[in-house]
Amino acid sequence: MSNSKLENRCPIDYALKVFGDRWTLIVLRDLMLSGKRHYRELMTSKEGIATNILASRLKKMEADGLVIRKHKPEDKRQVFYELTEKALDLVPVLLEISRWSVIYDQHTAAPPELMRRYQVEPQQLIADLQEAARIRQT
Amino acid sequence: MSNSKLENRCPIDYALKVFGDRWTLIVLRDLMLSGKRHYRELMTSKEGIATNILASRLKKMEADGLVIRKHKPEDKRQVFYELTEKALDLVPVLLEISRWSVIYDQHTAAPPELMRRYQVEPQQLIADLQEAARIRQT
DNA sequence: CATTTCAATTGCAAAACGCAAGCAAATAAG
DNA sequence: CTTATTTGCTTGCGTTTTGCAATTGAAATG
Repeated sequence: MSNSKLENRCPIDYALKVFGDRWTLIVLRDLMLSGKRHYRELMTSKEGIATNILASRLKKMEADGLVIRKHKPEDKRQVFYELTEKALDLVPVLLEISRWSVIYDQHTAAPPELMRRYQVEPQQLIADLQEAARIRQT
Repeated sequence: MSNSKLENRCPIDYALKVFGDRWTLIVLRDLMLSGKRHYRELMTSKEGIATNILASRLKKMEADGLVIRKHKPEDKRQVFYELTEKALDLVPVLLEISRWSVIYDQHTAAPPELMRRYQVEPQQLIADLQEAARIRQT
């Protein structure tokens, strides 16, 4: 009884709980579109994420099923973060957000070719970006 | 000189600055999809936003050009918040986020007919939702 | 003119954040 | 074999943001 808080949740509400903070989408962007996979690489985003925040976000993202934490066999110090299909399926969301930002913020710059392809053949672009991310992590 | 911080910003980064927090998208959802327009209506969202947070978010949203604060002529106490085109153009983002949440969270419920239409004729649905929101605020 | 409604503001404790320093395990260098 | 370096974090601590409750002021209502 009384699991009313868990039922009939609004989709926006769930999404906000998963990536509705200042940093999770930045990390996802770097993993999905910039091809980063290691902790040290994620530390170098120009937005300047703090090391403790990055660590806590990666833990939460793993708990939320967005990434899988794995060790490199040939160097056991190194960790890499693999994207799940749940995370890769956020590519359309990232692209829609990008489309909006490019329109309404004059300072925003996205690769023009990317945005042009998104207008012309969005489905193919999404598939290509997801496939590229999948290949990178094998 | 030295406005390098403002130039060539990443689109994800800009979007996060505008609506990358726990509450702004909730407020936008209520204004855009639930037809709310008054402060007291926005207070009743089931997520339970605190009154000081709502006030600060509405101020920031006005500063960011998402809403316009207006007084009701027939009752000067009352305020209503009108959505700008910049805000209405986030309808596709909200729908993409909803599509994702419905797939990956078993507890999430969205109007099934809405999601079905989004699959079948996304452009028409977007236009209809934006038009409905525009009509409401006149 | 007293009460209620509306849209907030204020005060305060708790949580989250940002920065710098520190740390253990593994590898590389001497 | 010993020391240094790299990697992926954790810890401490001061600052900022949040959440909650109480309060306010202007305007409408009884």
